[in-house]
Amino acid sequence: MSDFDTPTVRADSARNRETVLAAATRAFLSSDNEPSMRAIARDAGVGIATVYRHFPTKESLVDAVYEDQVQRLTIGASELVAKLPPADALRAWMDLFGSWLATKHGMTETLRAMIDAGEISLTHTRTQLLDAIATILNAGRATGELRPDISAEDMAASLLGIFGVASKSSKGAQANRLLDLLMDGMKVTPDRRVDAAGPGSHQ
Amino acid sequence: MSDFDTPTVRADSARNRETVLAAATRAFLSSDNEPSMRAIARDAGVGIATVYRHFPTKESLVDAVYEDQVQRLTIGASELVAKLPPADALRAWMDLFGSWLATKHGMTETLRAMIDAGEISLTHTRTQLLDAIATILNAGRATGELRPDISAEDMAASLLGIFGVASKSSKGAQANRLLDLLMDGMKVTPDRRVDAAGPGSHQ
DNA sequence: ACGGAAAACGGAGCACGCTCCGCCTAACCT
DNA sequence: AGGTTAGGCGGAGCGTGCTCCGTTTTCCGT
Repeated sequence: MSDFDTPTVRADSARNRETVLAAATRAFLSSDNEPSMRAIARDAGVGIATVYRHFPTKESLVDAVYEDQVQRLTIGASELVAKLPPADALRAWMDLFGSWLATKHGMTETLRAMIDAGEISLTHTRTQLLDAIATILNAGRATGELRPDISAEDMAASLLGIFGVASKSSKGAQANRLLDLLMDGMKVTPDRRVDAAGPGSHQ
Repeated sequence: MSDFDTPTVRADSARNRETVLAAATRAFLSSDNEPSMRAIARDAGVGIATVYRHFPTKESLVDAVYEDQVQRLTIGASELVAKLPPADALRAWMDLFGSWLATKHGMTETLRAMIDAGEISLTHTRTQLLDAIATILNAGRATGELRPDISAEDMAASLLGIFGVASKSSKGAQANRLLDLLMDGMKVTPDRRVDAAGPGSHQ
């Protein structure tokens, strides 16, 4: 309750920030090729400088949109787990994750650049994503529906791998097949019990 | 001796190509930050379009300069091996390689981009470079001065690693230490014999 | 309620890589 | 030697990410 509670955030500033973020999200989602900062500014109805004031580089804009979307995915995980059996929730969330990634190839180029250009605040979003997955995985462990030896990291890696390979331009069918395969592996069925120390027939 | 011998290469074209290449080399060598294509064109005394006609992208220009320089390095290796003991020749060539790389950080950014942007005609220059190293390494094997179990690929990887880490802005001392360390490992001395099947105390 | 300061605004402008196009010149052919 | 033509030439111009700066808006103290 100190003075720091009101660092004098001007109303127009906050409003514009949100407007730009919304426009950017829209632009990234609907674009075939990467939208320019000018296009986003025009779409938001603000000047280019305003965009840059709130997001000093294009990468930071992409990052902000990305993080925002990740947060929505996190909420989605909670909702799915609340109303579906864990296995179904996981499969549904995979689609959520996939369509999110797929419709978002408008920024993959910049994202790619950010990733191997070194550090990206990916650590944070990554944590959120892993938490979302863990939420579903833990529910599955509790009911015994899902094998307990696969971590959220494993899951995330598998999904990124699958969509990285199979999401290029209308390979949705392949992605679905791979996701089903992954789900098959995740399910604990009567004829296949999975515990910490398995029979070890291989590996 | 068919018509193909004279594909009608215009004199001005060939002349300009060389002029641009020379100007580009000069620019890359002496620049702190990457020179622009315009700057290179101005420096060469030609129009920007002429630069682009001979080198359709900046990357291709960088590649051309790079390859040209690599060829000079190759020649340098032969010369060193002809007049120095293999170990000294190797160490001297390392410096050659290093100063070449160091003075050339005017293009490292573009090079980096080319490398992880996928394919680069690096294969060719790479081969030449490896041949140059192999020349020295083979001489060392013949005299027994250098351990025979390190390939040219190993050597190249080590050097690139060292200069990649230690060549950033006046870390010459560190680079030298690492190079000496590498050389120490390469030398076959009385107290340390190296052959195909070593004592295997570790690994 | 209002006036002034502080901060956000818009857009002109910069340098970049790269392209398009009208002129010009080098190389062939009689 | 002179004419014709293919091709090279220069530079204006496009779209990009990003910055500078004069103008406008919001907020706070009176």
